[in-house]
Amino acid sequence: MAMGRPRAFDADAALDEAMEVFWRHGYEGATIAQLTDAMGINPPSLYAAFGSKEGLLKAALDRYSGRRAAFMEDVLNAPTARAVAEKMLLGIADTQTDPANPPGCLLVQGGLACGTGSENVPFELAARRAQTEDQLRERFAKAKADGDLTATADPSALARYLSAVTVGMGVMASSGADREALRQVAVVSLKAFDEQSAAR
Amino acid sequence: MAMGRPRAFDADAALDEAMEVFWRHGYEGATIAQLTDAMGINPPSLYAAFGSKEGLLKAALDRYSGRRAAFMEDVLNAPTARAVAEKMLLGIADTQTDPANPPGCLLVQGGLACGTGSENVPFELAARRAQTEDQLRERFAKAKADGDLTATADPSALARYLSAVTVGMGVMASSGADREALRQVAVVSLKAFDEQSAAR
DNA sequence: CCACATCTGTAGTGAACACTACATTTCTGG
DNA sequence: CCAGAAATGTAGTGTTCACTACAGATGTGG
Repeated sequence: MAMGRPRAFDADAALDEAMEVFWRHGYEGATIAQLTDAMGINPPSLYAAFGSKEGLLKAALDRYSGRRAAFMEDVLNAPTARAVAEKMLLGIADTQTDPANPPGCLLVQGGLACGTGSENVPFELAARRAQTEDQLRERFAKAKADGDLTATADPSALARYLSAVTVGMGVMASSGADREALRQVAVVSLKAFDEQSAAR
Repeated sequence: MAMGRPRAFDADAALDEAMEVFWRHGYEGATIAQLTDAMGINPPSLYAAFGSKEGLLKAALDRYSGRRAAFMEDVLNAPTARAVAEKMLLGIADTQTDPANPPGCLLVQGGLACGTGSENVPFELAARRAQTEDQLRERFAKAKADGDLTATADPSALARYLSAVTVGMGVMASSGADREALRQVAVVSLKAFDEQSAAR
């Protein structure tokens, strides 16, 4: 029953380009013209494949999450809560200043506040940031059960704290902070873990 | 030689309303129609008084800084580096969840990434965030000279760290974190100061 | 009270926006 | 090899955007 003309572009490669545009200009600052230009396609192809500008963003966010999955797995597999935090913060310092990408974090740069009609976008980004925080919370709860964190430690507060620091680092990166500056922030942040980590 | 018809609206009150619109929707998400509506004036009055949308933003930012000046002075006058950090972080937790304002910080919500033609906006916001960081750096340098911080402490890194945490808290507030959650972040953050504060 | 400077409201301006109609092309199943 | 299904390129669509021309209103200095 006929399958139709096949897509002439690589959707994943196109998404990578779209991701970069959203990353650099934010959701509202990115225009369809910029996106189609970067993706090397025409508007009808974009809409046929992704439905809308917001659909394209979500697809780009999925791809962003995919890229990060390996990193997060590595982080969460670190042996102690303190090691988790260290891997997370120093890793973030590096990735957010990786010259291969726009500086900062797409989940922050994408848009914290949007105009009428795009109110979903900040929600969507916040939900995805919350996923990372949840992973950290669970990891720290386990660390507490393991006796790796002291009995008075609050896994939820620690996860929130780590999440806040990483977001803050992302904003600093996007406004020009270099890798060394972010590493300094990471090093200071880690001191907050010393007290509640079990002696080793 | 004739002074012309006097302005019929209170520029400061109008700026407060404009500030709120920018705060809630970001620079690009805020439309002139929303701004004039909130300010209770018509576009020609806006342009006569502030020159452009970007000029209006700068005026609103000036007013925002003014509002914060008293708070920052209080923070910087705290007796020790640790007390400065505590006042800063707990104060920020409160102001960023003050129901009288949109959640978060205008200097972050205003726009981290913007479209072509508004590239100045992120720069402008970053420059104003850097002012606070500079104030903190100077205050911590003084604390080190006073012997209030240990000889190995790095005032610049501490200021950057505090700046990163406050920005992170602002983003969390804007995505729905309540006051108690931000205070938890503040409390954890403060632990990073313990080690490098002189015993008392 | 008059000349003039400035503000105000109405009603637009051109440009840029997200999105799409349509004719054409390129494939697959039978 | 043909009928149908889906993607493509061209060239728009209506809407919304930041911004403004203009005429009338309202004040001050002389």
